[in-house]
Amino acid sequence: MCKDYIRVHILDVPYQADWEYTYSVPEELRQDVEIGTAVVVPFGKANRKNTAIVVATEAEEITGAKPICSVLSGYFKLSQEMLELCSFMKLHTLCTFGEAVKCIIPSAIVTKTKELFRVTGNGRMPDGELGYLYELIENNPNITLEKLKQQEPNAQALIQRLIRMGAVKKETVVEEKDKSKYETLVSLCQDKESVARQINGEKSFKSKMHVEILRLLCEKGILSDKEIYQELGASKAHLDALEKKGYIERTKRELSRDPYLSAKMQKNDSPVVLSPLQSEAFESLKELYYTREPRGALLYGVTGSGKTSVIKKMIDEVISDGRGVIILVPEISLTPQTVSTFCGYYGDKVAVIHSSLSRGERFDTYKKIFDGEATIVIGTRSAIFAPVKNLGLIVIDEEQEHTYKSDTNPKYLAHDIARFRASRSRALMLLASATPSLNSYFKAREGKYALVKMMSRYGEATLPEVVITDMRKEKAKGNMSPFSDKLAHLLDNAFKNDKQSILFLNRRGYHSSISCQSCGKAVECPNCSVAMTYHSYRKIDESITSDNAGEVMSKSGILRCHYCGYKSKLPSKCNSCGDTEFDYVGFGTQRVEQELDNLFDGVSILRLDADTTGRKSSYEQILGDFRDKKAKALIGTQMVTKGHNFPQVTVVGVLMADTMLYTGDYRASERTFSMLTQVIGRAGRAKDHGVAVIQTNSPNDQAILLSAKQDYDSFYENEILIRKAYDFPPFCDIAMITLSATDEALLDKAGGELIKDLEREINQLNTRAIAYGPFEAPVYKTQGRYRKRIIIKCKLNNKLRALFSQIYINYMKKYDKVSLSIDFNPSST
DNA sequence: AGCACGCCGACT
DNA sequence: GTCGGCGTGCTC
Repeated sequence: MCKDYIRVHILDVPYQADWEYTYSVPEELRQDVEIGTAVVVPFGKANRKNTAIVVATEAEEITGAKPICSVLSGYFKLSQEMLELCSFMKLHTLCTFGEAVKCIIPSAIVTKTKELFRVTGNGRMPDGELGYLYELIENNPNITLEKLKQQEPNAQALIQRLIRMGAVKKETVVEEKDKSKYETLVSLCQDKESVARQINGEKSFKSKMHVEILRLLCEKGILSDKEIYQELGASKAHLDALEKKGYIERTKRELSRDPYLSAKMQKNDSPVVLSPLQSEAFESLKELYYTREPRGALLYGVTGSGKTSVIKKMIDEVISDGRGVIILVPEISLTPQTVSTFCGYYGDKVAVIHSSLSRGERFDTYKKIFDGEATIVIGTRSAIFAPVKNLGLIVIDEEQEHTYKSDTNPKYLAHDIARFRASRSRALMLLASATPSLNSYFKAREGKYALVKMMSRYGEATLPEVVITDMRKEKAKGNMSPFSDKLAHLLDNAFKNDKQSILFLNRRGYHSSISCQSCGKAVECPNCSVAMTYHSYRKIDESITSDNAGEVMSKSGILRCHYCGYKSKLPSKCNSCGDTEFDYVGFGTQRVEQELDNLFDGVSILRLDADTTGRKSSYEQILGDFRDKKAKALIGTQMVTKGHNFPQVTVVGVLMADTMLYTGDYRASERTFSMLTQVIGRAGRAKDHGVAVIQTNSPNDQAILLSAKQDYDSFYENEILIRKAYDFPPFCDIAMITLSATDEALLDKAGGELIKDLEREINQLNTRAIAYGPFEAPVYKTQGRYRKRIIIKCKLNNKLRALFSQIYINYMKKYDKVSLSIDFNPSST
């Protein structure tokens, strides 16, 4: 119920026009309008119909307020908490209210408005192209502008003319879709015994199929129509006939599409048993939870300490307390066993959310959670918005992973949304990691989060031996292969003893790049300012050695840009100096596969990277094959480092530990440390003594040395001092403004102006903030667009946010050819 | 974003 | 004179 005026946020408005609008409500609609409901409103000069969300049910009367058109019902009502979350996101990520709403409710629910055209029958009949269009509209009452454009490329302009003439009018239709899926259930409507007697000869049936169907129904009781069609080869006509004769009845039932049904079938409800150390951690968390205050906790447990068991026990506790749980994982496809563990353990109460759900699946899942059927939600970043009832616990597993930061609008960090929701629901936010992000650990040390440590390993898990090899020395010795002598020796041993090994490097392809022998210039992508990567598509059995690689490979294979996907053949001569000889530098996963094959004649190898996992589910298949010992070696990029457990793996090799160190990001050390710690952990799961080999050109780097000792605390102490000295997060925030345009000169002009504006405004605000730039983005040119950046180090507050918001609006208006994006604390710089 | 208004150049 | 280009400004 609402008063005569309401305040709304319109969903599809650009940022410059995104604020609360006042509308009047006709008497007869007032009882349907509540806070959080969706309404259709006329907007703009043309009174285009737009969906809007009611944010206040009373407002001051204003002159010229338009009346709302209608009220949308369904799963559209946003709670007060969710409305506030939208405003929070608008403020903190500079997105529109509508963009925030779309994070919270699946797009399948958001009703679409469609523009249709009708002939008015007024005025004279148009002729020529106008007449053709007029006829199209007259004969196709449901035709959209897109369809008209297919028939007549100039439709947009022509229709404008028809409308001005008064021959055609525009009509807006709101589609309210029921996205639920139904199945038809078939059951007998006479009693079973009587039907059984009839089909057994008491009555003669003309159709054999009818008898079959009735027999099946007698046996199974109730079946879906699909099952009958499948089982007996029957058709709809058979069922129609039987229904008409009064034997069966058909009922519709809502179907829940559940992609994780199979995991839930493998039930595993053996209770969680905790070690003394785990119990201690659990008791601390339990105590925090029962304060029933909004709390944040960091569960910091070394690899192998059994954090998952503690988390499971916590979830049990919260569920038995009658509240709901959200569990975030970095990436569903990288953690299939985590997901199936939870599904198996909690069965139907679990809903799984991730990015590759179809629209329908997303809707079903949302509904299941909204209705309170699912009380445990497990999923990636976006699952933080799940409409869980009475939320009691939010778990962010592997909380340091960069996947928790969204890189498209709204550019939120899951932790921030989690904190907001935890504070509104008086829930516990639990961050878990073996290598917490510096930000989170800093907050824990400051006392903003409770710190729960698990410092010793559970069961027989031991730390592997770690060997660091200096690749500069290997090179000096004349070893040009990707493997140091030490690693080659260890691999040989492992293969001979029928053990497995994992090799990790973070570059796919063959060589990383090729460069001109005389001038040294790398072959670059014409669209992007990056070196292209060499990919070989030849069969592995052809013998390529380090010596003849150049000759053999120039005959086949291609260069590929990893940013835009541009492909090209190997050039015959250098673009800048014309020399025809090229050097092949670095190595990628493909080259390593090749070299390994040469070195250990015919050893079985699996490769896991973006090239081999292109097809859906091939990722799990490759890992499954490796687990089943179908190969002795697994070569891969980042993907192999995530929490998989391969008990047969005794050797783990990190081929180029430096590549992450020199990315120019202030978190390079943090990431290298975290990545190495995870990889080394892979070797420590074995009962046999495991060895991890780290190959590097910087064997004295602190991140590398400390990860070898799995010494997070020392790493933290070192790194936090550096952050403080150079004023980086967590001691400040970073705002990154990216400008891009196809016109380089225009980009320079906008960038120069923007930095001056920023400096002037910052001065007036009298807050601590420094703007740097504009400078070229790490990849200056992608897909024909140039990109420049401005970085502002500051302590974010609402005044500064307002400033950024204003700048954003001003520059979007002023330079419509330059696109602008602002990212607070971006995940990569 | 759309869509208006409004003020200049090339046409019936 | 008018049709139509796209610069500027507003959206309850």
